[in-house]
Amino acid sequence: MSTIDSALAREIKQTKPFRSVSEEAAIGLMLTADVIRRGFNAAVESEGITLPQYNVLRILRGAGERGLPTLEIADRLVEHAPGITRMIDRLIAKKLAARDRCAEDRRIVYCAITGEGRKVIGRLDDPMLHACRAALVPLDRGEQRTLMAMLDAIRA
Amino acid sequence: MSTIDSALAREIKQTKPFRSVSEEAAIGLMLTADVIRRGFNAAVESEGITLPQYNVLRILRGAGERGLPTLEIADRLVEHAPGITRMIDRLIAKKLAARDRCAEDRRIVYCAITGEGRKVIGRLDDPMLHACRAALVPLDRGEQRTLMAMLDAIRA
DNA sequence: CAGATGAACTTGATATATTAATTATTAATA
DNA sequence: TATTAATAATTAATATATCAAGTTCATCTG
Repeated sequence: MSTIDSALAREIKQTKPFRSVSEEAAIGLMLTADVIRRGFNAAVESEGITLPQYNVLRILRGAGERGLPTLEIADRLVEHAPGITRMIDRLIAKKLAARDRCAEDRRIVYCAITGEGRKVIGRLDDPMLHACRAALVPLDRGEQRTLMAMLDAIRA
Repeated sequence: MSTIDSALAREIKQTKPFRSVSEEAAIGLMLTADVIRRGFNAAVESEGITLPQYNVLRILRGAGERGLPTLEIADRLVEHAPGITRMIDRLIAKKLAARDRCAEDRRIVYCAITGEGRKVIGRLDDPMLHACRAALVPLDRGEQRTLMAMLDAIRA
């Protein structure tokens, strides 16, 4: 039952053993997420955008023609508004997104994806799916479902 | 077997279903890691440091009296050198770390934790362990081991 | 032993994350 | 209706991540 000499402990060259299974699992979770993030980053950089930018574009693609208010995008990304404002700035600079102030309530600014933006993320659909599959190859379908259930439980 | 209406899909207000279990598991992994990261951040902020700063201090505490060369720290964090240099700058500004250029090979800079730094992370040992346990409460011990094994497999 | 090579950092520039403080508008209320 | 409160965004400030370039120093080669 000891966690003194786990694969993870060696991986991060830890001198002291983990004090509990929970600690090891929590750290393993973050390291694994980083590995997957790197794979995603590698996939999107071929189109000259970053992963957060890709995530924003995907949300905008899933929205209607008019797009979404800035804060609604922030909500869906579980992120803070200031970051979104500047990310949209950069997407606009690349002509991948556009802003449109709402006439009925002038506090609101709708952000929408452009045709060019649709093309860019369209070209990334397959590479991104492939990156997910490549990352999870070590687990069979049933294990992947078990993993998902456990992750859902942690977040619940 | 469909992933059309999973908890995750609702959680991120996704309009289209996931195209594969892998995609859903990979995204779930990153969201879950974020949840845990927030818990860790909340724990360390009571001592006025950030999570990356905490990680560096922990590595330095695990090293000998002399500390570690800058790049060795970067290696253990799976991080890039530039970030470490500047992070050490800030830890030194807070008097939690110190630098010492090696006399034998003047390219090398040893970074070490100070007494004050030891006190700070010492006060965080229990809160951090508690954060791990709180995050993983939904899973029993056996499930946590299963999760760890799957994460190890993905990173391998 | 002079010059090339490589190692160990450091610096600069851009993108992101996060908190706090501001601006512009709209809604509520005294 | 004149204020005040609440919304929706943006701006400012600090920390981090990452890539590219530059610096200092050690070592290897001819």
